[in-house]
Amino acid sequence: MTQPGRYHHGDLHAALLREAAVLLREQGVEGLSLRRLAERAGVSRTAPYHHFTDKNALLCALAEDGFRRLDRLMEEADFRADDPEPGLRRFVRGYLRFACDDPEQYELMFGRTLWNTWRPTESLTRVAHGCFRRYVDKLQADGIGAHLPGGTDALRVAQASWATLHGLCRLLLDGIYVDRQDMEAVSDQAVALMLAAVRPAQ
Amino acid sequence: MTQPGRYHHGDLHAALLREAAVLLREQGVEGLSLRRLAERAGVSRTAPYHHFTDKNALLCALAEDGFRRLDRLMEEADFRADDPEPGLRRFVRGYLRFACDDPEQYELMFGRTLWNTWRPTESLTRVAHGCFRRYVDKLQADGIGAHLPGGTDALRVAQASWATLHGLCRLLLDGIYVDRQDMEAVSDQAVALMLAAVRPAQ
DNA sequence: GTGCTATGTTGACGCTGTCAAGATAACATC
DNA sequence: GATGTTATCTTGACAGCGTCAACATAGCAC
Repeated sequence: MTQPGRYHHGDLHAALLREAAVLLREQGVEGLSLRRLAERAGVSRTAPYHHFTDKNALLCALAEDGFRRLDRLMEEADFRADDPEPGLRRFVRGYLRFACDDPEQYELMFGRTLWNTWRPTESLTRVAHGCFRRYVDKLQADGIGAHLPGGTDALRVAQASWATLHGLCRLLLDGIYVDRQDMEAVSDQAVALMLAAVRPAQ
Repeated sequence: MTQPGRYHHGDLHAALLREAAVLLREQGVEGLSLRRLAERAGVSRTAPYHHFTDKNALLCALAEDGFRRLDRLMEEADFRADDPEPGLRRFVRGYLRFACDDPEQYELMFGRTLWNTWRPTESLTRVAHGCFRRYVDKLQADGIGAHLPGGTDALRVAQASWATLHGLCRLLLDGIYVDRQDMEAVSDQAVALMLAAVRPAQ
């Protein structure tokens, strides 16, 4: 594929996504232009429009890939009922590693750009919500739900704890109030926070 | 000021900031262009460059205003040592209201755009950090620090709890995993989470 | 009044996303 | 094998953007 002399690229769709992921990682979403992308793929400016209706559509596809990877992380999570701490700790570390490994993709996945300024694809919405639902289910199925103080909804715990995790990543990645070297310590603190909500009187 | 016939605007600096705040609120940072800003102020495209070195500088000034308002909220916070719950609850509500009142400004304040893609002004950094420092001090001075379980640093609690709050706002504003109508409930859940960290065995 | 400085102007450049119209290749059907 | 349809890729064009350079005007100090 990608032979220089050919009129048809062969697999431009995949090539664009691949190249876009690289560009996103290296330069951020600000540096990701369709024109540059096309140039890198050795194709004219408007060729991408035959594979993605929009720049928005392409970004959504990128974010969707991210959520699929995150979903795999969710699958591996294991919050055992008798002692959820080690599993939770592992999960938190994994989540932070995921975010820190490719900050620009994480930003794209959860940023305002896609979800508010532009419109998320139906497909993206489905995958992203599925990812969260799996988290809620995991929390409940693994028995944490049973340990919750009376009247506490597992959904609420999921939302609040995800918020903690998410906020931690944002502050960390943007370097606002949490330094990279504090990561370990703050991560432990977050785990403690989440655990406290799950077993309030242990 | 702003008389149509005058060559000199009179107070363009302030007018630009004022107009920018409106535009940011209504259209988001994507809709905030220097050219449109200038047009709204009744002035030519490049006039703003005599008052702000950059678009970045203008955005930083906007964010700085936001942090100054947030700092005032911090001042009013009152985490009394004997029972921190009502004060904390009030603070959380206030924070959420602040973020929801002008989501675009909140995004600008804490978003990747300013802190990573571009460079934050020294002035912005100072104000933003001061805001957080006040939070840490409040936590400590109001006596919560004394209640912390042994070895827990007030700074860590501040970071983790701010992360919770911040993540909550992001999820809420972007409408990803938290709906607007869940706000109340999730906010309470967050308060419980934070309280659990402060008095683990009550 | 003279000159300096702050402020505002037009012109231009390269970049962007996106549409319209035309060219080319692949593929299905006769 | 010829023909027509469709997918893919092309160039040309447009409006918008941030920003630099060069120039115009006003205000203010001397």
